[in-house]
Amino acid sequence: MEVNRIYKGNCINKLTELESNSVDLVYFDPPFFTQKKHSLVTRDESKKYEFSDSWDSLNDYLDLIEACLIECKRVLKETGSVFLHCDKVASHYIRVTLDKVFGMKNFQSEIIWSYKRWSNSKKGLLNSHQNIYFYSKSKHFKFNQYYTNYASTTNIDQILQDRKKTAKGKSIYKTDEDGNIVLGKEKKGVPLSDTWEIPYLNPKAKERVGYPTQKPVLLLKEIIKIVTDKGDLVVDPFCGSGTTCVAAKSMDRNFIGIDASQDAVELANRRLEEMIITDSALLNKGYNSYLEKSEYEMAILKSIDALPVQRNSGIDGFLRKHFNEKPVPVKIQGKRETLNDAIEKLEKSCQGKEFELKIVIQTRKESRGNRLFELESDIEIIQSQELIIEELKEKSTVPNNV
Amino acid sequence: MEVNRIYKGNCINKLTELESNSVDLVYFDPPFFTQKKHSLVTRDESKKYEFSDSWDSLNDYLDLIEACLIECKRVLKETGSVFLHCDKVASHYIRVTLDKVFGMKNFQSEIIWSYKRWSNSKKGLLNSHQNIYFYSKSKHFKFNQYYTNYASTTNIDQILQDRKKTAKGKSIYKTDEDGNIVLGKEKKGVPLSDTWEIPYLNPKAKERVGYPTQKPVLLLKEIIKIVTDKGDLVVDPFCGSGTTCVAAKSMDRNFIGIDASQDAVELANRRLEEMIITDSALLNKGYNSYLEKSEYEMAILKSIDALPVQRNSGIDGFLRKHFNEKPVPVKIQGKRETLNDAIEKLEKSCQGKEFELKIVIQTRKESRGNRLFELESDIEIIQSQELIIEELKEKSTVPNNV
DNA sequence: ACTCACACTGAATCCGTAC
DNA sequence: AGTACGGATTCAGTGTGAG
Repeated sequence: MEVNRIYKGNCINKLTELESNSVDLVYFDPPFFTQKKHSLVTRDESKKYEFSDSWDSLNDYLDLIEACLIECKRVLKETGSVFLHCDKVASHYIRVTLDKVFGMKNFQSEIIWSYKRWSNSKKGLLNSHQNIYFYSKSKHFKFNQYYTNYASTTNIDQILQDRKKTAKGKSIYKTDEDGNIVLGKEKKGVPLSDTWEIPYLNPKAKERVGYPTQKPVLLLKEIIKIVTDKGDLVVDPFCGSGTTCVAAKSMDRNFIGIDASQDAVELANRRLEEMIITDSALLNKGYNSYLEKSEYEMAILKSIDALPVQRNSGIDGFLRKHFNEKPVPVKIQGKRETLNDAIEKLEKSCQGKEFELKIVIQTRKESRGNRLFELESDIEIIQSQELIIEELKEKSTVPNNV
Repeated sequence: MEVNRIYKGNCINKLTELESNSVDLVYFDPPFFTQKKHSLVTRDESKKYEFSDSWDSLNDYLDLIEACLIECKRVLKETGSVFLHCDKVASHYIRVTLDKVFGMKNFQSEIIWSYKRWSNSKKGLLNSHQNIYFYSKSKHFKFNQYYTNYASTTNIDQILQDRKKTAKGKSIYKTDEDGNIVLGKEKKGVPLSDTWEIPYLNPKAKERVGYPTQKPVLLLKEIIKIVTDKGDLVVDPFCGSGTTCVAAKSMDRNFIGIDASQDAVELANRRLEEMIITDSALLNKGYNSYLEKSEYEMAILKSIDALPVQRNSGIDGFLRKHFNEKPVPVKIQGKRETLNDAIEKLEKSCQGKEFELKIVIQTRKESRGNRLFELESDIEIIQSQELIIEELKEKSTVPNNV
């Protein structure tokens, strides 16, 4: 079976065609058991999408889920994981099935996806979260630990200083013989929590393509990030409008999507071609940023008050304030680019446009020979602060004449 | 059975003594299916509290839960509700039991109690929520709807304007015959959500009594608030250290507590006399009251791969990588600080700690006279990229000899 | 394969104290 | 007086190694 394609067909049949132990992540998002027929029209009302989630009984529904899960387990590598996203009405029954297929021991986390939502008139609490169950195939599952910032209540001594135990078992800050503070080892921050606050798709967002139960790309990117690496294979057996595939493609993972509906397959393919990812103000400001441009580049642009632009290899952003009534393009030297590459790319993107100031931000050290080249261009080169700090460190390491 | 008392005894036996249709709220917090023994000593080490979560099998455990729940249902009024607090490992089985006893129709909400918590060495996501299931005895359950503030991203028009449906079923803003906007009726805010962020009972809180698994009073107060009125009866069949009773008493509700352990009953009675409820800054003001850094400062820290740190005016963050095996503190010159202020603050915060490198990031231009001062300190000063760009602009504006 | 006891983790936050 | 900061405590914690 070819990767990076979306297949129309029955989920179990298509999964059967997949080789055993070949998949790194299955995102499993079955049609909800609500006994209702879903449908939605696109904004221009030209097309209607439909799927049926009206099984005769809960048991039939669960039998189908179980059969799918068994196939999912077969295709997963030993290091692979499944993320099952389900609706609140049947989630507990589905989890019982998960225990049956994967084993209670392989339950890793219940992820709570919480979001703010428009109120409804329901009596009771406003429903504003969904549950995602994370099971691994074995205890050797792949997991990319990543770290978030400390809480605002955490004080710095806590982070900085080492501790020791007194004879009485009290834990106190460590001091050396002279009574000086002993500093602790490198800290990484706080491990990612199992509750994720990610904005629900804004009803007007570009990303919205008129298909029921669409998930935000950011949610899928987060999942893909923690349990797969580049080049790994992600499978979504109920791919619907293809959000998982869009997320996987944007992160250089391979993907296979399956859906029973021809409409869904066509829609997903169109999305993959267009690759629209919401870039709304809300998402930018979000508690965490889960953006396409690397977070590092985004941070640099933000720190110089520049607006990021997407999908232009020569320009990463523009300063928000014009200079001499002209925009100021900014290019950040990429990880795999030489400084000259970066300059040339920016030059190329600027051709035919009259800018008064063009900026390249250098992110890596370069031999002097190459750097002379920069004089031929009117581009201004400034060093990234990280680079400046690197040089500071080198200077401090080689003792100067004090 | 007398109210406002705590009874020692088996949960089912004691519930049997209670009259049918007499209770407004049952807070049901059974031992979890953790298969572990929990013990904790009081701070003065005078008393050790223990209980065991060991069960022969999941079925035994669920049988016990079911028997208790049947009694709970009997004692509840038609307008009454049960809140069942359970753990991540067995929550789905418990909910299946709840469906069996109370009926799927009477499921009202899954409440997520989320919190920040100190971390540990777990592979995977950091566990930071617990689940509470809210089932009512009938559809006539009592519910005190209350409202929270709108999210900051909410469009003001959405709050103010009324809506109507078009012939095609789309929801649009309502206008009168002249096309003027029709303002809607008074809005109350957003109904209370089903995800509650309430701080975990802190290791240093005075509220702590040394009983394992003690809950914050605030969590119980929230539950009591939404489904009972003054004078109503609250029952906790596994009351432990008596948090529910303390919360109920503080809100003028009647209560009955039941626990099998004599130690727990005595402890709960003592708490009821003393009524210590922690009054924390975090509970009162929320996390926002601690937040000090702007997005701009956060972006600078991210761009140099530094961990942001709050609650210290002299240090804004640390480089993630140590230098000469020592942390590297970073201070960003504040909007209202001179460069000297910034340097002095950093110096002060570094007192007694041996750093190999200290960095101040200068964000504003300063007259030369002041800048000479920096030579007295071993702090390295680097200019923010924004500042470098400002200087570039000035250089470009004043024509040089080309 | 399992269980169990033991050692170890590490940040959140209330409180006390110094300014 | 109010604010700022330093200190210690906790594990509905987890991982590990012996039996």
